[in-house]
Amino acid sequence: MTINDDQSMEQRIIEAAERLFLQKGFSMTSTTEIAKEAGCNQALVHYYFRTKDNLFETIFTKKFEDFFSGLDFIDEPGAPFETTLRRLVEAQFELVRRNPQLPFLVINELTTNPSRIESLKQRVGGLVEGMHSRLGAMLEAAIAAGRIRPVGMVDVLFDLLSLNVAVFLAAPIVKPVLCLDDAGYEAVIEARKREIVELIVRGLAPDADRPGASGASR
Amino acid sequence: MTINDDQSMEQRIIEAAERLFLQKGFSMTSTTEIAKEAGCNQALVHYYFRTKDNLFETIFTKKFEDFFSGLDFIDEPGAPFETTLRRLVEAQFELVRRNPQLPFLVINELTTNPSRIESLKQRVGGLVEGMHSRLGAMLEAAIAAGRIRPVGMVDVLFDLLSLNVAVFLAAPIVKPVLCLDDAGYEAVIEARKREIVELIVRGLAPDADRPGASGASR
DNA sequence: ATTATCTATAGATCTATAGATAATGC
DNA sequence: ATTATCTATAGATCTATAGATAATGC
Repeated sequence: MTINDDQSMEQRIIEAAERLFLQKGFSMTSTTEIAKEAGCNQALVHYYFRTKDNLFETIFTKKFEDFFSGLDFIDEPGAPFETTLRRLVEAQFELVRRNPQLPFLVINELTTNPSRIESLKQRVGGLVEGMHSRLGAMLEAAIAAGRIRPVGMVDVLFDLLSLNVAVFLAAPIVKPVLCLDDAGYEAVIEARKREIVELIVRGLAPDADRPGASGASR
Repeated sequence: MTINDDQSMEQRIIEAAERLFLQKGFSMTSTTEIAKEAGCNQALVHYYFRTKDNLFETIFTKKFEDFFSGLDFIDEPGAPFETTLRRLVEAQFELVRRNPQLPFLVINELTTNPSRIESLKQRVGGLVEGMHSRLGAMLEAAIAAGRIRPVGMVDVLFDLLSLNVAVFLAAPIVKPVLCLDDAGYEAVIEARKREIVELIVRGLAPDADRPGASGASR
């Protein structure tokens, strides 16, 4: 009864590893450190997961799937398209906000160890496909109806994710440069959310002098 | 005369280290590897730079300064503001394009080792200040003249850098997912450049129904 | 008996330095 | 004589496993 026993040690190892991997990435985290954080012996980490790589892969794909299944692009038929787009951007922003360290981990790991992408592709490949077709259909319809300007799906995804992810990726740089504490950076995050929505909604709006244009038309 | 001798070994070590650090980050690169890539003995790396950290810091701050001094925000008095903005975004995009691996290194290093930011702040602090005030003045003027909508400087910087950096950060993820080779990804990069300019120019445009609005007015 | 946990350790790095040898500058 | 380069190695990790002991399930 030294530490809380309502969680299995295996679970505690997973959670400790998750924290550390998210903070520092794979290579900077040692199994010794994970064991210490979980409150057990280093050998136990290997007893449950055999290799550090196994443990990482388990956590990485789980986080990734969780995140991806949160990504969604749903057109609300009744509402004006600007509202739909606004909600969509906000929802994605909040999704990233709930996993603020994930972008760093993903970029870090896939840049330094490209082989990992294969196992990922197999597991989240399906999700990507589904999203792909739904967003594609939605975009096509919106463009045809003149509710947004003509733009490719890859570009829209890039626009959204670039803007939404960057605030969180940049935190370790911007916070000290602007001398902000956590609360101060929260304010920056809130401001970004508003600005990103604004930029996207205006930036994707159709030309004003085209038929069926100027947003709110259904 | 084994290998080309027109470069000092010290220089070759720096360049080898630069390549490797940019590819894999600090912790994943060993001095042994650097020596091998430079074509010398591992001890020589320490002879010239004493510690791996010294070598890294040398390279890191140099790259950072080079990059930052390239960042600039100049208003061309004669041209319509849309043109100025367009050129500005394109120039920044090309700057990142010339250093496509730098964003990864910066994020990776400052996230995992926050202490490094202090030495950076001292060295590039001045550049940041200068840029800050110039961009600030330019924005204020543009907003007052109704050439862009009211928006804070931090947000504009975030908008630009988020979009411009993301294409390069995402390369290791997007390339395999879309099954693209180098040439294929070059096409994506070019497309992004156009789309980013479009999104920014439209997204920062002032409201159409306000005095002095609709872009091209000087 | 099986499963969970620990101690101890082998083997592989990796950084940094000491000390030997080769090259260069005067 | 000084500077550049090498060989060799100490000391610190770190991962993974073997083997001992404790806890648990039947």
